[in-house]
Amino acid sequence: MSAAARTEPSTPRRGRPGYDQTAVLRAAVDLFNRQGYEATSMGDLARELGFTKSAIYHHVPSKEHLLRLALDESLDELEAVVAETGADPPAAEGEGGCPAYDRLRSVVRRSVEVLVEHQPAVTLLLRVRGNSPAELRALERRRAIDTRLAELVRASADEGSLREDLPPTLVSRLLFGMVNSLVEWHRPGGEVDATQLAEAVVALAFEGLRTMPASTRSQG
Amino acid sequence: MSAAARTEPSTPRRGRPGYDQTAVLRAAVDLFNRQGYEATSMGDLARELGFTKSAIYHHVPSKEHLLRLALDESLDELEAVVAETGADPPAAEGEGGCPAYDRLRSVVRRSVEVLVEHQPAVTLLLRVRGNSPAELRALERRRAIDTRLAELVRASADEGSLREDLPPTLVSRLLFGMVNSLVEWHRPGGEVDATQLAEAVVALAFEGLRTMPASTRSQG
DNA sequence: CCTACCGATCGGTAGG
DNA sequence: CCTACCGATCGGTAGG
Repeated sequence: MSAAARTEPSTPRRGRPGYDQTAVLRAAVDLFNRQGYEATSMGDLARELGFTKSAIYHHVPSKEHLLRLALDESLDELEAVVAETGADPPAAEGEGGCPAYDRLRSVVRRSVEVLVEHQPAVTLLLRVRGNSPAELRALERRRAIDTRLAELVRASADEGSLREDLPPTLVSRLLFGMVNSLVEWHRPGGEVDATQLAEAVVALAFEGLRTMPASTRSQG
Repeated sequence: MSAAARTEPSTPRRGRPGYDQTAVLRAAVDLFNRQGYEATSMGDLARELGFTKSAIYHHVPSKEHLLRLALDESLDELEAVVAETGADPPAAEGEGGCPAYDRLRSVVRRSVEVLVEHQPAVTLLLRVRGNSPAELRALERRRAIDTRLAELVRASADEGSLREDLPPTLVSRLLFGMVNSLVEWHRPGGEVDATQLAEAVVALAFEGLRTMPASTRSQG
């Protein structure tokens, strides 16, 4: 995606076999998530990769660059979800698109899938505190996404599709707080199917966890 | 509570007026939450408090001790919730206590109240990665609490009070993931009433967010 | 509560 | 002269 990430197909002898920037990034994000970004030294990362600290700088210009790559990955994915499901203004309610309620369900479903498929990168994003320009930029992009999601919840409430006894802002925060909490326990490895997990989250969020009073079920 | 926390009433000239260990702890937890524990230096904390780095060590033996105090506070509170609402084995279903379903609702409600009232300490707890013995001990205590909560969810499901199309373990994780996400946005300052917020979370979790199909309402 | 420091380790880079 | 690394060490700063 970025210029630094490309590998030349014509020069396959670049770097130790099996170690390109992507491999370093994957190992780094893994360590950052296990220990925290600040608590992870480049020495830790070098040990994990099996070569020296200096060798890392052949593949990547800085520690912060690794963080930036991971944050961009997760933000690109999440922004795509918001865009494709029409949380964007263009697909306003009543226009060409579906009702806000259906779009909200789609956003939740797709968000879960992104969180599962990009779990390491998204985990890092959700823990960013704003300690550097890169982190501050990520926080801004994330805030923009959250705002779009909150607007979609509000639109659904205005339609009358959502319960009216709770403020939409609160509902939005709790809903996506539940979705985001996935990264705390979900581990990559095909244990659970992403689509199936997404269906479960949607069902729980929209219908609640108590026994169903014989009403409408989802189209699972 | 701990020996290090007591202040001698007979020596009022200890430290600068208005700055005891509790004040240092409060400022430290605040900074840890804003910047992350590892990213916060004792120098940062000194600047925040308005005196030198070394002066901090008059009030507290180490940076890690500040973390330990905060983690203990949050864990004590959360363990009390689990104990008082009978997620403990003693108050098994059908015995002297209420049904598991009611106890689960109480645990959720009380958890929200604890998260609101001890937000800084609980926030720190939820971000611990296990980078030191103190953090590992906290993770163990937290895991024990999570296990109790999962058992209570399972007991509710066994009663038939909860929907049966979702595994209790998943329900437990998502439910308390939503509850815990409160610390990400709730800021102390009386803006929202804790009891009111707890009712909202319980309602959303148990009844879902779509328009109610004219069924049972909570006793709000 | 400060000045003056310590052993150790940080992220990053030198020459070869 | 290059790529792909290594052993050693840089200037600064961490917790104490």
